[in-house]
Amino acid sequence: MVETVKKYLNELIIRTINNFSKEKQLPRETLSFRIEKNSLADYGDYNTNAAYILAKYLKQSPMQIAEELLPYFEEAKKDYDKNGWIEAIKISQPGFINFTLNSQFIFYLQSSLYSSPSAFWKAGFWGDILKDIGRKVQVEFISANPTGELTIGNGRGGFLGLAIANILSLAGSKVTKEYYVNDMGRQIEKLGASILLAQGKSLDSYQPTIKPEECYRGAFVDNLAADFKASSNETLIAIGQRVSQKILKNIQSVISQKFKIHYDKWLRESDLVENGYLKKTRIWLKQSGLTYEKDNLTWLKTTAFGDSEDRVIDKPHESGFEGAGTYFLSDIAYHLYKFQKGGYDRVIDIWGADHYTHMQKMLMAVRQMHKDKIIKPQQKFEVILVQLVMLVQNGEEVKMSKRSGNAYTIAELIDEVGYDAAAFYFLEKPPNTHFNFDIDKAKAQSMDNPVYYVEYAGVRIKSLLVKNKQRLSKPQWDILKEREEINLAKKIGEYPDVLREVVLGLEINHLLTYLKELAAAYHNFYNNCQILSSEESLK
RNA sequence: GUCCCCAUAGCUCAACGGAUAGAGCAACAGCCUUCUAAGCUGUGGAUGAGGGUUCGAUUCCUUCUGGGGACACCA
Repeated sequence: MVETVKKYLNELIIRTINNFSKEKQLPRETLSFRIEKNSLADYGDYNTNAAYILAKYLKQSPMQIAEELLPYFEEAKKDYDKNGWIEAIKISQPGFINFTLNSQFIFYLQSSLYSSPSAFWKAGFWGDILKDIGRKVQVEFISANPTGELTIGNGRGGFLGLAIANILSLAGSKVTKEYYVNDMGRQIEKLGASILLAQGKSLDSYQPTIKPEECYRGAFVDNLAADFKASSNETLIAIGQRVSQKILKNIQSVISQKFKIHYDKWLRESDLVENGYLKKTRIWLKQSGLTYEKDNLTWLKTTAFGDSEDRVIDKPHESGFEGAGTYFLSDIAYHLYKFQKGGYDRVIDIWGADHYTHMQKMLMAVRQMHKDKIIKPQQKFEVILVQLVMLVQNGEEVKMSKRSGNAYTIAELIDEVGYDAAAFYFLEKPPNTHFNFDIDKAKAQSMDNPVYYVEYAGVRIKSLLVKNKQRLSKPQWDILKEREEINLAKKIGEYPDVLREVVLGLEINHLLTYLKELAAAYHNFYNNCQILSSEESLK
């Protein structure tokens, strides 16, 4: 079965090179040539750099190799390409081999997609992909602390995590979406203290380890404080936990209502105490000989892995902190839990770029898990860091700070610019780039936002479908003649390859780029070709 | 100070080491008697600076300049 253009060409190239190598008595080696879509139509539709790869090996010029290769291509084509889907194979300076496709091929690809979509996705196209992308995958994203509202920054990780989870499950992985809730520790105590401060109370009687100037401020905290009554003898932690539960409910409703994300699992840090994983992790690390005591603290020898300093994982157990350990320790426990209990063969975490050092430490920890064979070798761990988003308003940067409480929330943003526009805007850029989110432009729904360009194409298609009540049961691909029609068809023909590459590389922004190109091809086509008035070419 | 990310058109962003660096917006010139103007067609406009590797560099290495971020017994 032929699923994608590149796969089809790939087979032809392999056959050609094999024949070539045999006659030239070259050792059989797998060559990592590429197949690329051509940027300029003059050269044909696709190209390969196979001649360059061979040239390096044979120490001849690529152009010379390409010329030598050409008869082998023609020979292989006779045998392989019986339908004549490859119209022409040509060489161009300085050594590219170009393929021009017969439109029939594109039509064939589409009709196989069109006539039986589910079979198309399940067939060989995805079948061999699962071992690369993981059968059982966990994507953990957002995981913001329940001490404030979700910010614009969470928007980037949120939409990216959702898109990655969706696309992996489309490709056949069993995907679990998870949110990790930090419901213990100093952040929670800080929240409790903040509430009391907002109520104008003194912290003196609580003996807090938090200074007032570290506490959260602003309307958000004031609102929570307004209808909160601390009972006597309630600790700061207890107050914080009670308030954080309320905040978590709020976060959950934003996530389901605004983000439209349905998490499979919400795991709390305190769950790791209850299920014993924190304890288990302590024991494991101690047995590994990677810990030592100093200054009344327990340290992990991360310097053994190249870290600049060892890290604290445990501190004296203060009241209210029993079993908590540091964030590093509980996160190691969490990941051990993911791999052992969850049994995932791929864990993807999406974190803000401020977690860079934490990421390095966690990679070390998982490496040690592999080394000690407490998780399986095939269980993989990866982190995608998303760079922070800079919020711009009135041409100026808006500082986003949870503590001062003037953060623009993601819920407000989604309401203002619309769900699709927000998702598009975030996903359009690769995660490791910095970008400015200009509130004014997004609010004004100006044409700076390419989502309208793409959506308008969708609107046009829809309106045609509504107006054209009669649907053809079977599309007739072979009657397209106009340049715009064929361009559009070829663009559609790229889709399986694009999707495959996005699935493998998790580069969601490439999918968005493709969408923009597809929309352009459609607008172009729509503008030039009458559809409803033509009888046969209904589509 | 150490480490990470980034630098491309007036603006926001693309470009798995490949050919003439692409889109959208903005500017300019055209196209609404049509399923169609949230669109189409055309024009002008760019790789921060210097070295290196390569047949070939926006992409890899290196130095510099300029932005952002991280360097906790917070998460």
